Amino acid sequence: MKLSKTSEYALRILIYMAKKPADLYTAKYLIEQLHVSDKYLRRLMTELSKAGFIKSTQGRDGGYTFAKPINEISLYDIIDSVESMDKLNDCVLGFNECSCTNPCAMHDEWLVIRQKLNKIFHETKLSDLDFEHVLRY
Amino acid sequence: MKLSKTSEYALRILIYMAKKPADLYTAKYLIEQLHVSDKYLRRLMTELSKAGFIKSTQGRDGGYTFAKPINEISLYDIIDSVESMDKLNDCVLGFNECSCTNPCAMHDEWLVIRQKLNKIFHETKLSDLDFEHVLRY
DNA sequence: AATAAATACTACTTATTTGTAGCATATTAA
DNA sequence: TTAATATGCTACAAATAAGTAGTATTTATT
Ligand code: SF4
Ligand code: SF4
Repeated sequence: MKLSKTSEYALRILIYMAKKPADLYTAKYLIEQLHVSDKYLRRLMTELSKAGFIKSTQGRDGGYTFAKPINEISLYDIIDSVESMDKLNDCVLGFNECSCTNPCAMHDEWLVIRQKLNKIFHETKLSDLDFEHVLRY
Repeated sequence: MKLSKTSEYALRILIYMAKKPADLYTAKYLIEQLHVSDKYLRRLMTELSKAGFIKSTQGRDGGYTFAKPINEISLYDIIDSVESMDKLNDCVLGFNECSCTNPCAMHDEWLVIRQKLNKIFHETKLSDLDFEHVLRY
């Protein structure tokens, strides 16, 4: 019952960048600040670029910066881009076909949970986070 | 963002048994009904026994039956016994030390989510599930 | 044009989770 | 007391996720 490491990294990186959303960040700098393994972070940055959250500039003086306003990036979008958020909406019991007319015993309970989860992950944008009291990333 | 396979199996098995909570179920029968791999189910049953949800009777005419009333078994307890539910309460960002006086940027958002999740998983007992419309397990 | 500083790509290694096989142990009943 | 029918245990195998290494490519500065 958790996010994957990859999602954690993606969130930490983008949240860190969201503090000063107009800046350009190099991989090297992010690695130092966030203590994420070099190659893993770089691979992830490429994924996040392809997903459209950030854009990369190659070559000297290059780096990463946001590709769109951070109030348009939800936590849902971030997680969904690196591990499928469908998993959250998939059946808890691992059935691959389900409908409300063909439910299992957990249906009602799970529906409530997943609706709330979806709502909060969807509604929370990078810009909504509280950076005032932040002491760590 | 999901439960482990093992949790799924644990839930499916116990929910299936909860439909007729006084019955004795053999591993063989559960395997047939739930289409879970033989050895994996048996190993899991032993875990669930040790966790105190069910008790096993060895030997001929043996099997598994509930060790306590099903209104005392929450979904939280079940999942927590096979994969740590602590993971849910751990930091989303993978930090291993956190307190409310030392928060990160996601703190406020995540707190709301995890409180709701905890509440619903804790409050839902096996006996609360809707078996009326159940067509599958 | 050469150099420095950055990202992009491909293949490999390690760790974790999931699944399998085989044998040991326990209990009942003929 | 032996056969049948259960569960219990230990070690191994396969699949997936996480992390690492090395090389290629891009671009501004000199
Ligand atoms: S109704 Fe049951 S089978 Fe369908 S998604 Fe919900 S938990 Fe899964
Ligand atoms: S405050 Fe931040 S670091 Fe602490 S648990 Fe919440 S998300 Fe994790």
